[in-house]
Amino acid sequence: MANIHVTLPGGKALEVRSGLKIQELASSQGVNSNIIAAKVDGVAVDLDRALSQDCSLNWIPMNSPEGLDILRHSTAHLMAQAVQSLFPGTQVTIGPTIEDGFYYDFKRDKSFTPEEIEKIKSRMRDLAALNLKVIREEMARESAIQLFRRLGEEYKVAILQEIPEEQVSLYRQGDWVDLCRGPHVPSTGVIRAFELTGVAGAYWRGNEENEMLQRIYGTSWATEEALREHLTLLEEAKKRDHRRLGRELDLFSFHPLAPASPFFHPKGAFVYNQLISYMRDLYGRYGYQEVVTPQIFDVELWRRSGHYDHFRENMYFTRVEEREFGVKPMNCPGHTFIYASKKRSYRDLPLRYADFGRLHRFEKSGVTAGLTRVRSFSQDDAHIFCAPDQIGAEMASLLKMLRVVYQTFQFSEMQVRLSTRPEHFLGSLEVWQRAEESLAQSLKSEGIDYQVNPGDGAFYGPKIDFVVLDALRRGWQLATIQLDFSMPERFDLTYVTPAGTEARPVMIHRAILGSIERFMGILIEHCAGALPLWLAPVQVRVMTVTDQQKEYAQSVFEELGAGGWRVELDGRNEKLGYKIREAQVEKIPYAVVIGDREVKDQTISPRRRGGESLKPMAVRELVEVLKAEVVQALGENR
RNA sequence: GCCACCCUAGCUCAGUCGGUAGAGCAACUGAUUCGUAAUCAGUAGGUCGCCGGUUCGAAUCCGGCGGGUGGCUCCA
Repeated sequence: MANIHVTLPGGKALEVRSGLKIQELASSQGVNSNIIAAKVDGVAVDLDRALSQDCSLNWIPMNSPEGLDILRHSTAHLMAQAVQSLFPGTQVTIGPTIEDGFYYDFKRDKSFTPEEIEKIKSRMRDLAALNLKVIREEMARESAIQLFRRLGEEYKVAILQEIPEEQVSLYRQGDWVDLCRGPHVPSTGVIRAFELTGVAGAYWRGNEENEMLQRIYGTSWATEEALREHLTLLEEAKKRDHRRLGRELDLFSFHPLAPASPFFHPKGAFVYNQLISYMRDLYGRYGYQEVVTPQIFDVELWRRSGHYDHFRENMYFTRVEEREFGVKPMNCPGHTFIYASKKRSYRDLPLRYADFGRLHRFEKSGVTAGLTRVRSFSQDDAHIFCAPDQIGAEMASLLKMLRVVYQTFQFSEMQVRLSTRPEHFLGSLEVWQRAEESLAQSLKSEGIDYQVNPGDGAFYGPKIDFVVLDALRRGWQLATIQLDFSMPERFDLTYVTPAGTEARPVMIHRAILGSIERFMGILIEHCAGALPLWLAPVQVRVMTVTDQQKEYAQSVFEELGAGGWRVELDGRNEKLGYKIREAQVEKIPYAVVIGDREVKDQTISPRRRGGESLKPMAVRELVEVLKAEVVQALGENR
């Protein structure tokens, strides 16, 4: 038998007989038992694979990202095997891995009850305990189709019929078989630390028109400890869920009679308005002008803007005096009226109209969520009307502003997506190309990494979206920048060029925070409710040790208040520890303690939210500390 | 909108087999004058989401509706 040359990790070369299984090689090399697959010339394969030619070999340990991916995929198989053994007649469809876990979609008339999930889990444990060998098998596509047809697996047949390859691979464990590319763990025994985390309905192939399948979510880890850690992390994430914090910190609430529409309580409203005023300050420096526009327009406007055709499902309508009106879901059409209210010159451009107007969008009942998806909200919205050759400069300025904002809020992790021309589009290819290039160019020159989302642009122009993750790692779009050549056309907007001819301006739709509601929700989670000093509804709480210090505490309270600080006085007859705890739970940035010592020395003892006690100081010294903290956070903004 | 689950005091949650509801925290009252995350005692608080059905009797079983949660689809 011929020999082949295998290069091991670290460069060690080995001559072995052809046909040697990787598993055997591993044993002979004394590689630790923690590996669950290998890479041959960079391609992940099963340990059961036989080596047939010269190659380089790398091990995939269970605890590596690739190893975990394989483990999870195998866990999905284990689950499917358990499900089919418990519930004959249930068909398998697809079962991919996802971040930290996996799911498998089943076709079954009934959905899975919590009790059934328990049964599935314990059957999985039984099957794992049998340590069934996981065997790869290759066969012609046609034979596979016949096999799955015989098994009554219509979905697998459908999948197979769309696979281009003539040769497909199957994986068997015990009497169970699934179509799969692999690789997989060598045997079910290595699957130990898993949990089934949820059930949900999901449409076949993600299409609403298709039948609904039963999806089971799960997670799987290399060790019990890692699994527990993961589950603990999920629990922790729930604690920073903005819906919980919003109630606990008395920021906002909801009422069944106004579903998906937040009520901002005094403290929440303060934060809300503070966010707006932060943006207003920036507007002053970036050449924006704020406008105020109507809430309700004759549907004629929405017909002209295209919303009536493309956005009607998401709009609220009202009929009075035989006239139909639509409540605005966006500000843009209103802004075109201000633009068109007089003759515009190239000298006027760019015009930047900002609008914090309230928007209403009807969202289907199943899609709303806390502050992140609501039916009533406002945006830090603006529309920039400019000449086509001004797009580049506007984008640059916009991206700079965006960076300033996200730096202020310390959002460093976010995905940027450039969405390009969709299938159905307005305008010429040339204009689109230019627009897409200028967006890409702007991102590059600002040094912003981005992904291209081909075909995901708006029908009127390409866009850049900024997506951040919430506490439960769900993505939410905050900022959006869209180039629009269509609205100026529809509203017949023009400006007079230097040559005296009329030209069409371009509209840039943009929001940096996105919706104030969503931004606030994400921000609350981002800082776990501990809002930065400049945003905190209450910045300082002055508290007495006993009521002997009430008078002095009152004067400290007044002095801070007179200086414009948001301060509260806690002069209740409670122990200091109790007051400290309350301030801490309310996440107030500074607690100021006043006891006999402070009265005597005319000082105060501040304590930071994090637990750090500052040394006793004069009120004016604390003010310096506070000021420095605000400047640190906002730079020269304030 | 679709699938599943949940809804008991302001909040977090008990409530067994169907026999008309309970705790902790919060609130209120009183006592306590206290030094950096919870002082003690007492009082009050509920149309068990809403409507209907089954039953001698429903928080509990069944149906409908509303709201919420996790997904899917949508949105972007």
